[in-house]
Amino acid sequence: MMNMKERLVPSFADQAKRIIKSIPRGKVATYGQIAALAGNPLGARQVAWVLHSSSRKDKLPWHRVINSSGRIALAPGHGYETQKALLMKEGLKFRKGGEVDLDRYLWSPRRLALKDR
DNA sequence: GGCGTGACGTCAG
DNA sequence: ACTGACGCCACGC
Repeated sequence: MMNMKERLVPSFADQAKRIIKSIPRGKVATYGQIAALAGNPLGARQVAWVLHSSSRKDKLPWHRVINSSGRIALAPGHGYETQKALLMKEGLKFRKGGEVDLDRYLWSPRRLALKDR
């Protein structure tokens, strides 16, 4: 039977996943940035929910998502170390305080930036 | 259809 | 720089 799961418009979660998958190696995106690109500028927490519930299942590059101050959101002992290691493996450098330089590593999606022309 | 969950963002102090 | 308070809301039960 028709199991009408399809939507006319992709769900926020689907958008967010697609965006996260397009973050290139060596770059990072913030929760708020992803939320805005997915159509909800105030949806940063929903992005966190998406990662929490789907990063494993959908093989998302979850480690490339950090908070707006350039810091890793996960707590030590709950993924912080793993995430930091993965980012360092991609060439990112951390300051003493544990943050990365967003001016340098923040991803700027070309495609959406040139949207209508 | 209400409610808890959540890896956030921002601002005041 | 750090902390607490508050706003935000999609999603799965």
